Amino acid sequence: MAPTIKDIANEAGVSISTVSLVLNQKGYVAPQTRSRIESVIQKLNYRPLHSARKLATQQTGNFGFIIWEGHFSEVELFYSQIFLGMEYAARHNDYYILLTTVREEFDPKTDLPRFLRYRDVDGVALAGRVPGALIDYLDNQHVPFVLVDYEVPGKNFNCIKIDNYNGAFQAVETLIKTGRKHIAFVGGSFFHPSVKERYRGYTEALDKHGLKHNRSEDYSYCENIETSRLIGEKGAMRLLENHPEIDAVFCCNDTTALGVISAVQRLKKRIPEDVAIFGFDDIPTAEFSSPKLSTIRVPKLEIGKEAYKLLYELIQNPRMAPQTRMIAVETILREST
Amino acid sequence: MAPTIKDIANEAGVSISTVSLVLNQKGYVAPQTRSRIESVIQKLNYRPLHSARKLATQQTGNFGFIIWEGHFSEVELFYSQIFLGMEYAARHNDYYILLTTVREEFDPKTDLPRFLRYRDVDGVALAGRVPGALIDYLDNQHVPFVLVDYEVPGKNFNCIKIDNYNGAFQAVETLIKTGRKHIAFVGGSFFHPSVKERYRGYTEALDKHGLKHNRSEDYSYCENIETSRLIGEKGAMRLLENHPEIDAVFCCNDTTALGVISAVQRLKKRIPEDVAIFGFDDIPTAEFSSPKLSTIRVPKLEIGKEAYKLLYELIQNPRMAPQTRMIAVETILREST
DNA sequence: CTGAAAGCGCTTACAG
DNA sequence: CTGAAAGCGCTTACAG
Repeated sequence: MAPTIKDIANEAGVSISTVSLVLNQKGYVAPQTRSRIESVIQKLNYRPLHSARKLATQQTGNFGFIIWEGHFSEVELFYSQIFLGMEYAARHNDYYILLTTVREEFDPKTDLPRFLRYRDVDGVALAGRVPGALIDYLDNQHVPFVLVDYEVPGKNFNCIKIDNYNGAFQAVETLIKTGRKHIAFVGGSFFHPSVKERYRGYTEALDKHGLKHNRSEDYSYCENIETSRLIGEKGAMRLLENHPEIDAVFCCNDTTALGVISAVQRLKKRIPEDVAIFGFDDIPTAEFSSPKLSTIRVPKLEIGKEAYKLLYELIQNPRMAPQTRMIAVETILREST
Repeated sequence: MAPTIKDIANEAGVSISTVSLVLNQKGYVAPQTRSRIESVIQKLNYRPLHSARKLATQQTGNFGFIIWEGHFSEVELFYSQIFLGMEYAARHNDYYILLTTVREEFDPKTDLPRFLRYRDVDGVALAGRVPGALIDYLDNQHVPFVLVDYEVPGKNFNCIKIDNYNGAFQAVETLIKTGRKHIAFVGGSFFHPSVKERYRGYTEALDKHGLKHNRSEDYSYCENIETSRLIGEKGAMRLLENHPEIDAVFCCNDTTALGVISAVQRLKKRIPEDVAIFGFDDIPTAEFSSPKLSTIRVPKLEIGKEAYKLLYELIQNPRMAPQTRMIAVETILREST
């Protein structure tokens, strides 16, 4: 059997209270007592039992990580890297991150993740677009939560945001500076605020550089569904066939951009000579496509870490005002521009 | 504050023992008492507190899921789907699956996942190739564990295996039946037993159909590193340039096959007219490549579920003899053959 | 600076 | 069929 705090106390000739104090670095313990206890802990390789500690402190030591099923199973990995970032951060304070998925048609009565049903988390990170009913539930039940790469218009929730606007702006400006005059946009679901912001960055960069004519609706292709390669292909086909003068495409993300690449290749246009292509996210595949994709790097691990930190601060200080943290992005130039 | 078992007992006019009995469906409780208690539970929306229950039962209610960092961050998703399968299964008995990664250079002294350090799991699933030192540790410490898509030669551990041999055999036989006479093999790391088995299926199918001449070393390309598109590209280039008669390539997995596709296309050969290509795994991308990839489907979710079930049985019955469960695969014909 | 005691919210023999 | 009591392994005021 694994040793308990009692074994340590006996072996060190002190009470369990004192052992607990050194374990938690609280109160004052005489230096020699402390070091004696510490060496016994070492010797017996003692670790406090999580569930006992949790029961006593009335904390769970867990954070939930909830993601829409479709996002988790996506072909390209993005949110799983964000999870990994949280997991890395959690290692340092021995928190556990419980990852689970929810379906699109979410009903709190029947679909509540079990760690919420059993109030088995101290807080929750919501990755990407999640059901509104879930957010409402957390809000009503006063479960601390942070939205990651998502937001609810008009609501002031804790969130970690990607600097979509500036990223898009930079990307388009880069295209303009290399002489592109006819820059199109291909995108997916406007349900997702990120896509909206990226579109805004696109249009404002055009405005700034006097390329207003690019802003005609003819230069944009969007479908109100989850982004995919297919949208990229269809969009590029449509745009380039109707407007052969287009010499660059800014895509709402890399997945879409990969679709655009295949379409452009099928149309026998050269990349980047005839058409430059810019993505967003820097998913791993972006580096392996041919040509390799220029894109805006979103630091996924860092986002996860930041989500963890915010959540942790939140439970230390429950009355903290909701805040938004913006994560900076970085331009990555490869072969497609 | 959330209600406790005491609140339920008071409200129902019984002792907490009785409430506990109905909660756990144990012993005999008079039907009317039971239903009274149940309705109070309903009414107060009571949920037993995990950590209290865990402390009392001396179980953790957690399983660990350990995967090599590189596998988790792989471009193509495979193991994360296996995780999802476990998570699905775990929902039904309120187990939690704690996902974490380990580095290649693993040292139990310093790199032990925290849930092992704190003995905070009842068992562990190891996905794919994991450090030998980790397996040894679990074995020595008598932590119940199951290997998923991995095995240790000469050791009789619990494992969930994919039927690699038969899958490969079927794939190659399919190629032969459609008239292919010169079938090459492209593969990666032989460290992984799965690759070995797939290779064996390949050679034995050739033997059975009297295509022994295919078995010359000239028809195989392998590198002892993690599989990747790059290996596929290099392999296909090498093989097809030296042996223009090759009319089919069986790849050790889809990732490799995607590389083979680009190489074949670069060589201006038609798929499947000139060269048929067969993959293995059925990763999501296989369906989106062009041409779409024929492959052997590995049921990832089912593997995860089976891993969960085996682990669960293991902790119910700790003296169970180690066993191997083989998961059947399925041939998926698409455009590349 | 340290210990005795109560308490966290459950489960589980054991009586009756 | 039900309840009183002990116990799981910790933490945390409170005395001293």
